[in-house]
Amino acid sequence: MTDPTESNIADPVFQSLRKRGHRITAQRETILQIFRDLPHGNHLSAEELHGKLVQSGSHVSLATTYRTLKLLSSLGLLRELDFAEGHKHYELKEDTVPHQHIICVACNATVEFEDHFLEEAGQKIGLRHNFEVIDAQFKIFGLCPDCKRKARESDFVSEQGRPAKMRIK
Amino acid sequence: MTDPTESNIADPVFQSLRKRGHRITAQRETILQIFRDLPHGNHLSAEELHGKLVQSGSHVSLATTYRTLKLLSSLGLLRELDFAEGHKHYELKEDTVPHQHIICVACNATVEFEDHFLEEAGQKIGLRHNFEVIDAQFKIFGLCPDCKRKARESDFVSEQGRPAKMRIK
DNA sequence: ATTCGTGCAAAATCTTTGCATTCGA
DNA sequence: TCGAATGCAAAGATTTTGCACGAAT
Repeated sequence: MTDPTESNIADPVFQSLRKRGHRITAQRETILQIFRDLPHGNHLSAEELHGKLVQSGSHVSLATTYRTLKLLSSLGLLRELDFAEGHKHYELKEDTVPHQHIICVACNATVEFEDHFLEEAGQKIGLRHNFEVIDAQFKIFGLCPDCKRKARESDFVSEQGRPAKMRIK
Repeated sequence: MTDPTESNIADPVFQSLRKRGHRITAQRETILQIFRDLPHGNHLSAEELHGKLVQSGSHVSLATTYRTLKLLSSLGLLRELDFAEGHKHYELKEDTVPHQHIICVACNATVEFEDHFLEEAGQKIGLRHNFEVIDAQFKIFGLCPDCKRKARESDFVSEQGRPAKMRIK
């Protein structure tokens, strides 16, 4: 990151940055690297990313973390995911197969599933309304197998009209 | 609201509340009424709802507004929408035709479109993964016709730089 | 040499919560 | 009556921003 190697010149993400007049900084390189090292299908919140940055010895401030996530998202390099948890998650768009998410509203676990049909549907519907489509996201909210079971175990009470001890979230 | 008429007994929303042991309060009645008076297809954020409450002369605190939105959502009476704007929106589920949203990332305008196919797809995909599906949301993010035009006219250079009069969001 | 990007801390948003009081069932 | 619901204000959580300094081009 203090040594901008040749590879950076060809890197598609850095090319996108340069094309719009943005600079290649050590912080941006590090952040990009973390996303690329992420196991396939993972996504990070700003806090999680910042945690990994600190952990890896890189001194990237939280403010820069947020600024970089916003920048890369606005350039279409990151996909901004909102699982209704109060904060956003981000995943690298490059090399990703079109996929969508199922989210457990009780434990926040997420499951991915591939689907190019939905991807295409998003494009078509958007065009039909004269939008320039940036991203289409299909989210299925529900209870994962585990939480579904737990909910049933402690649910017999509420049938009687007693207060729901186990509120979702 | 100080006079629980017969209609309340039959009201499906109040029935849901009672069934779970929750009480029918003036605040909850008022909030429900505001949602019902809303033009079809509209949705409100917590702040917007609270504004309408104050405006209508009802003294419902912001805290109660938030608590009620959360409660009604957890009971499946409201649909919680997240347009990645930093806050959530809510719409009444009753009497609504399955529909999804297109969101302009520049001006936050939203357009609805009906689609039962996506609704069914959500159910099917969820079941396939053993989830108990609560809601399926398809969101298309992009630029609305207006913002698409504006963006082209002033093809600005930098997003974070000074002259970025027109920041996406 | 510019001027963009960063770090820091303060501020702005949005949402939740503790506690005393009020009110519905 | 008795516990749930409310209001208020304080606290939390997340994200943004002003400013001075350091770095990329």
